[in-house]
Amino acid sequence: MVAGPLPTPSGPGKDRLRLWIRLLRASRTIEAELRERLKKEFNTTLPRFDVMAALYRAPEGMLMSDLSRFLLVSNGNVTGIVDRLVSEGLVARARRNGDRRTSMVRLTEEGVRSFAMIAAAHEGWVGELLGTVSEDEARRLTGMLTSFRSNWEGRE
Amino acid sequence: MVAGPLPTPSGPGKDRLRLWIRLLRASRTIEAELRERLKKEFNTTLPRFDVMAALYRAPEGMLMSDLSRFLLVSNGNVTGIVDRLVSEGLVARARRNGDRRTSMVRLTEEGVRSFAMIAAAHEGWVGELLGTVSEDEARRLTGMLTSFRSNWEGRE
DNA sequence: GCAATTTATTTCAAGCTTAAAGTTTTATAT
DNA sequence: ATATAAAACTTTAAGCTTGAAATAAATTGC
Repeated sequence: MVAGPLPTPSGPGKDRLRLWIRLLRASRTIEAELRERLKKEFNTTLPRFDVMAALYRAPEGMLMSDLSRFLLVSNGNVTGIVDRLVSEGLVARARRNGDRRTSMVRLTEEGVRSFAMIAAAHEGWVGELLGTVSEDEARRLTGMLTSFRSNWEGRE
Repeated sequence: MVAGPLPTPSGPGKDRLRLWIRLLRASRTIEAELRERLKKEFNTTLPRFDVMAALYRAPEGMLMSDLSRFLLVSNGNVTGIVDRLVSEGLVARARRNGDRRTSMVRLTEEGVRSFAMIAAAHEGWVGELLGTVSEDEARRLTGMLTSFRSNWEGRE
């Protein structure tokens, strides 16, 4: 996956493989840095941040299955992360009258406050880490990634 | 991190944040698909594949520290993955005379055979998954990611 | 109404991941 | 020589991750 620098592959179809390797290395590098800063500065983790970010933009709450679909992770995974956030008082599960299998998960007031602070720092870090990419280039790259993604999402 | 579709952020500096989110979602989507296929088709995992890919291009072997630096993961992590690969007979540790703290890690013959097969399938999958990106576009995107990375790597 | 199926979620086992602490070996500085 | 420090790994504890199995509630088909 994270194959790298040395013997650059060549031949038909290698361009996409090289793109994938670069994509993966770039995101892993940035991800590692963000993870480290989240830990050091806020004593939290990337998965917790991801869940809180999703909930922050859904004040009415989300179902567990919404969360796992949105975050591209398994549902069992979300259960554990939400459990921990609940035990820390940042997230609450609210049983629903209509369907007793499900519960709405949302940020607590403390969760909202906490996330707002972390998100501000996070945005600054991303700006810093991607600082060598011009705003214009960022928009173009984003466009390329978006069109790629839209062709991809919901296939299978 | 994997924030998404709904309320698109706007304002200064948001372009880089949006780029990061797209980058992350793209790599996670592809990664998830590759992981699943590695499991189903070859009963292996992405981390094992990564380690074997690194070793495949270093026939003389690599130190554990080389591996962890190259793969962007912690050294304790590599220990576990290599342990499992060794127990499966795909990788061998060779103690060195010079420095008895270290050992050269390399693929066994079976490891080489096994990896060659998996790698061929893997390259095809990546070509398929990135199929909507033209070869030309792939090269341009790669270039942008590379220049970004070179500015980043070896900082700190 | 009631069995069978589907849906939403949790639990579980195995493996991945990190940071921190521990071990062993080598290098450095008296 | 000998303490001290540095380097290369491994171990450990806690948390993340998946896929599969289990549970429970709602829906569907008779």
